[in-house]
Amino acid sequence: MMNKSKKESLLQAAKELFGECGYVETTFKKISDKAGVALGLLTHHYGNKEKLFLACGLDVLEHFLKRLRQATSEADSGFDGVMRFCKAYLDFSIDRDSNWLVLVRCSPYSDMKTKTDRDIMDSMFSQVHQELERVIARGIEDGSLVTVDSKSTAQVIISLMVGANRTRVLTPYAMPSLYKDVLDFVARSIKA
Amino acid sequence: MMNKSKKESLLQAAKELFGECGYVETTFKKISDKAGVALGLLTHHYGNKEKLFLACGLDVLEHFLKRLRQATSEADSGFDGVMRFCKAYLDFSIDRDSNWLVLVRCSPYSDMKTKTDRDIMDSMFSQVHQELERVIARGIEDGSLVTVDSKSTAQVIISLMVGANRTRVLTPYAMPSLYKDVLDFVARSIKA
Amino acid sequence: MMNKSKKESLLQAAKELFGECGYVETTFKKISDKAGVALGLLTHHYGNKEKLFLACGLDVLEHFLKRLRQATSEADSGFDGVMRFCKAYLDFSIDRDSNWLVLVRCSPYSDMKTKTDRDIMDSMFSQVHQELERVIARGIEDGSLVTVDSKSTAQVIISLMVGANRTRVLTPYAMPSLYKDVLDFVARSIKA
Amino acid sequence: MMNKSKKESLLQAAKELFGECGYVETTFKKISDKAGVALGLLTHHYGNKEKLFLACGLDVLEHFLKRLRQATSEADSGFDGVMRFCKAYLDFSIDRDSNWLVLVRCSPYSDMKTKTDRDIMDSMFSQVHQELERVIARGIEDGSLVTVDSKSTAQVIISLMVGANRTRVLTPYAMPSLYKDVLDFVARSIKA
DNA sequence: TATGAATGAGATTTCATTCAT
DNA sequence: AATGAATGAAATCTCATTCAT
Repeated sequence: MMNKSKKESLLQAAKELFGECGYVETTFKKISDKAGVALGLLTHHYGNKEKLFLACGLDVLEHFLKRLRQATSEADSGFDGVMRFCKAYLDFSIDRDSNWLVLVRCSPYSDMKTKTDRDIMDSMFSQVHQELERVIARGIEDGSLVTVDSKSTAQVIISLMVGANRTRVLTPYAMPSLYKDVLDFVARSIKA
Repeated sequence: MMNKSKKESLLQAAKELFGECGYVETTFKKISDKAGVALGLLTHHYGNKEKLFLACGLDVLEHFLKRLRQATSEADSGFDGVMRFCKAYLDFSIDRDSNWLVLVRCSPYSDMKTKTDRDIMDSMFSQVHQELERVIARGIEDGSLVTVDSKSTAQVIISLMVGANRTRVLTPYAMPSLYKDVLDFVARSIKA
Repeated sequence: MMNKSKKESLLQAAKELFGECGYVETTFKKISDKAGVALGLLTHHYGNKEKLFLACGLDVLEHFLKRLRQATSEADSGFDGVMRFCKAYLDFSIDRDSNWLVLVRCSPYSDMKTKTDRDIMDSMFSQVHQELERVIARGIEDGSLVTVDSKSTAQVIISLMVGANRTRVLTPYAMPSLYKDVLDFVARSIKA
Repeated sequence: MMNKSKKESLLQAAKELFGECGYVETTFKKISDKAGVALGLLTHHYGNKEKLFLACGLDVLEHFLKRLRQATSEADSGFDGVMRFCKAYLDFSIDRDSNWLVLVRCSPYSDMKTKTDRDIMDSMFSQVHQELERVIARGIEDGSLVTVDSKSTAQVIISLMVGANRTRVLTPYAMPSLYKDVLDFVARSIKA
């Protein structure tokens, strides 16, 4: 059983801190202290703060995509796939171990100004859309969904996921039933 | 014909810069340069950066609320009111003169860390929710809407507004039909 | 009698330190300590280290040019003008109060890598050449000099000034008679 | 056919980089990258950066001296020797393969601050002077030169070489005929 | 000999805020 | 109300050098 490498410690500490404190409030010192490594190792391994931030976001996104794909793979109809997708999305966002907040702050929907190769994040994130488009297309084919454009409907549903998630994890006034209500809202709108 | 006062110039410049560049990238120097006034006037009039940021956000929010209220007041049914609310929300967000982006970065849905009296913004923003709850309640009463809980449905719909808006103004991949699709999506889900 | 302003103190301290320690070894801290002002005032007034360096060099260059022009203006022949020019050049370089070394490190003949608007320094320095070209041209006309091309001869003589000066102020082995020998060398080469 | 040893690759890369970028801008990483060897080999073989810099300079100086000595050895008079010396000096400085710039930045005439055993460089460089003194002495003896002090005249002529060379390789405004003009200037000044 | 991860002191630069005028 | 010089804490990033492998 190997210990985590210092590079990995750094990434883990960064994910937690970027998520909790945001980009600006997270400093090199905080990260290296938390990871228990030297300050300079950060640039040695990751180049600069922005690149580390991106690495954190992509790491979370990778796990996120895995979870979404697993969820849709278990669906027995297009409609079921959409619902599983939405549930998996929302569940992942409140999983304590997922470091979801980093992705919130780093995703294309964030209001942060990044000079970062935002393109990389954009193109990776588009896979989330593709996954949903796929199940919507299936649902239209198998008759479990109303007839809509799959691409634009995916964009609407993901917009709702984004907004609901932000309501829950960022605002102080989300109702306990929010995620359930959201699923009902989606179901009513697209069920055949 | 009075010229704008220096205090007002400052607020206007700040709204534009906070919106365009974000909180961190917007500096006192940039603001005072753009406004064409002395640096020191900023703290003199607004206390500190956070307070100015809040003032910008509240200023936009005020106009936003006015627009929403006018929209709902013209409705001839609850359902119509909801649709008018949503349309007004989305229209305002792409109005060139509304300085919407400041509010995006300052609202409870922002991923920024603020020490600011976030409470003030939260409580002001809750009026947006109340406005929507009101028309939903009316729609349930007048039979134009499905029977749902007005408070939680308002939260879902506003979540969708938030997400759709972010898709449009922050990401590079929003489809041209997004706002229209969103309205259709809402209508399908709640129309009686 | 006003005291020197903080901006002026900064420039004076910088001239001394850049001259004595070189660009790299001169730090913001050393400069602000020596000038007795706050660290941040440096960028406030001069933008950045490079610009301050340039300001130092140009300040010395300005005094240098004044001295050269005065020297040539007193000449009673072209040949005399050239000799006065050379003497003034060399004298200025060992004047304790001239902060000559900054200019050595900042001039077009320096081996430092500068991103600085080197162009500004180059074009200012070309005035030194022009001044010498003028007296050479006069000497050819009045018959006190051999017939040569004034522009290229100026370049040769200034090359000799540059080299002799570096020998004197940078190397440990300059002979005491160097400057005198240089003047003799020039006289032999160009006297009619 | 042996390949260059890693130690030699390192020296070659260092000569090019120190010459092109200067001492400060040249980093261990750049050197090891360019040489295609491990970072740690640098200190392993050369101790530290300063020592490597000196090694580079001395390597170039060695070739330089060889060239100068060959040039003077072919002279058929003292005057001819001086002219050959000067020509060889200037030619070497624009030989693409000589890595001359390292020596410019490392020589006693450089404006860099070095903690390096500057003494070593100084004493090696004095051999350049000695070589010129020798031919000047010969020229006085054989009557091909004016009667001057050989040591101090050597210093003047080398000053001119230094300055002319810097004009050519460091400034943007050297005239094409500069090196030729310099040789003429010297000839006029010392020919018997 | 060879590698490159690891260290941490130190440099430059930014900028909100203060304050004398 | 208005100005902008002045402050200094804090952040990011660099890089020679060390050292375990």
